[in-house]
Amino acid sequence: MGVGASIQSFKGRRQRSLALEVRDELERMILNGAIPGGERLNENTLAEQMGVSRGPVREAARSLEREGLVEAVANQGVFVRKLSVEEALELYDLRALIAGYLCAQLSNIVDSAIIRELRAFINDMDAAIAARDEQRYFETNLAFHDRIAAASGTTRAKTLYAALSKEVRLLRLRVLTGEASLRLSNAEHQQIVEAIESGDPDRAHEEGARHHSNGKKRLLETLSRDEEAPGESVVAEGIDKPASNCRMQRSN
Amino acid sequence: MGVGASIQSFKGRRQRSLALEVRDELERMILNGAIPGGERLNENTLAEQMGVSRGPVREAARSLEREGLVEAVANQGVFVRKLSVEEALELYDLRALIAGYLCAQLSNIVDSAIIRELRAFINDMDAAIAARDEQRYFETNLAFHDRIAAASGTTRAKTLYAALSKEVRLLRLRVLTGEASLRLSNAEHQQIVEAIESGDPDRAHEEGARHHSNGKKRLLETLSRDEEAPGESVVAEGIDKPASNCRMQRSN
DNA sequence: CAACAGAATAATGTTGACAATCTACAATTT
DNA sequence: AAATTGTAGATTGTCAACATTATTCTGTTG
Repeated sequence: MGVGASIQSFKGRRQRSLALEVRDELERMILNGAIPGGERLNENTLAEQMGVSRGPVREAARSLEREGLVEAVANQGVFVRKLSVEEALELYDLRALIAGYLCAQLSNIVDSAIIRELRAFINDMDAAIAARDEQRYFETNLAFHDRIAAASGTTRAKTLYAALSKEVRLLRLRVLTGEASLRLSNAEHQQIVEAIESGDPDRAHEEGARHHSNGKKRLLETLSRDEEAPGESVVAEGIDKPASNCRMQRSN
Repeated sequence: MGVGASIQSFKGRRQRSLALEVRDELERMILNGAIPGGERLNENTLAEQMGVSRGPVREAARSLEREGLVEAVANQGVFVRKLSVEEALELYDLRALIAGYLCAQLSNIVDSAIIRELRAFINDMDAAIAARDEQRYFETNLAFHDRIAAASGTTRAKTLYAALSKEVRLLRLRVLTGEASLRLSNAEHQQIVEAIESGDPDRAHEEGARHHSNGKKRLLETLSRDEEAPGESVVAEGIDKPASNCRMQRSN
């Protein structure tokens, strides 16, 4: 499936503008790693690939810029953001704060249906561990935290959490890996759900934040392990394209 | 090489695109209240007013959309966001979290120069209170918190704090008003600086967050006071234009 | 008079062309 | 050979025209 087809096929009666479609597609490509960090987004090439003109591409780029996924330089273009380790650690801190807030808010309005849903995710993640399916764990983990955010009754905190989670993925490191880490992580999920169920906002905040702080620790461990063996760094989920189908780097 | 780099970076920043120019201008107009909440941003009118074409205006709008200052509806236009009370309270919560983080980070790398600067702001605010100049207090207050953010050594938390602070202003309510409130607020500033100076991150976090939580309380008090006397609601700082010089509302 | 249909109007969505700027490479000079 | 300048190509910035969609107006009909 080509990039152009996916967007051009919607060109009939649509209520989502091309700029939005391009934005989503670009975001997907960036988070997938199809466009590596530091790479330039060539407006002409992308417009041609997606079968649209440069206008929507430029609008999409402005949108992504504010979201922190790309950086624009005047008269030079927009580049996929490259996270430094320090920036990534800061993002983990911020996400821990927001996650704590989300859990606390949810604990105030929690009902049994939500708890059941969250427990189902936890069971699914346990199953993924047993099946040694890390990709499935990864996706269910995302769904679990998204569900908490969606049910929290917040508006800005929810979108903020989503934005920070996307930004973190710029690091392109699979932090959650290995059966031991996965089991620990899911045990924390259990603690989070119990804290939310208890209806105690402080306890829910504590557990939600702690889980993400532990994530930061896991990141640090992964990084120090990579220091020792830089050759076999653990990369994130599958990359769609080799990205060299369009040469976007200006200099070598 | 050092000279060359500095020239190149200077050249890059020297030229700001029209889209950026328009973005800043629009943001100013929105935060000033020159374009009221709920109003539509008419691309043609704005482009004509600013002497540019619609392209840069649209790019600026996409930028503001991601910042939360406007909301876009497909085929209908972009509208200045109107904050509900619930959303505003959530923004105060989030800002308290981030502010606490900023203060904690700053406490880790604090030096005497920063402390002197912050104390100077506090003295200036005291002077503003004595002179009954609430506008000056308002501006210095912004500068005080911006200085903490800038000195904190963070990147994302800093921009996040700035974004949330702008978003809060969409409420168009002057919360800090009356000598008593101003004195209390500045006393909290003093506590914040002392906590930062102590080098204790937890204490700094606590004071920074508490100050903004109190801000939320002050907002609630202002709102309940407005409930009683809706006619004399306290509006924010001066509005530049009557905003009816460009009719942007579609229906009457 | 209310309700509805259709045209007129105005706004947004999109495009291709043009201008300004940057990058890369070759020619020239020292 | 190194540095510099000039030129050609590529890329971003901007614009004005066109297409599509939403709104408003108006006349008709029940």
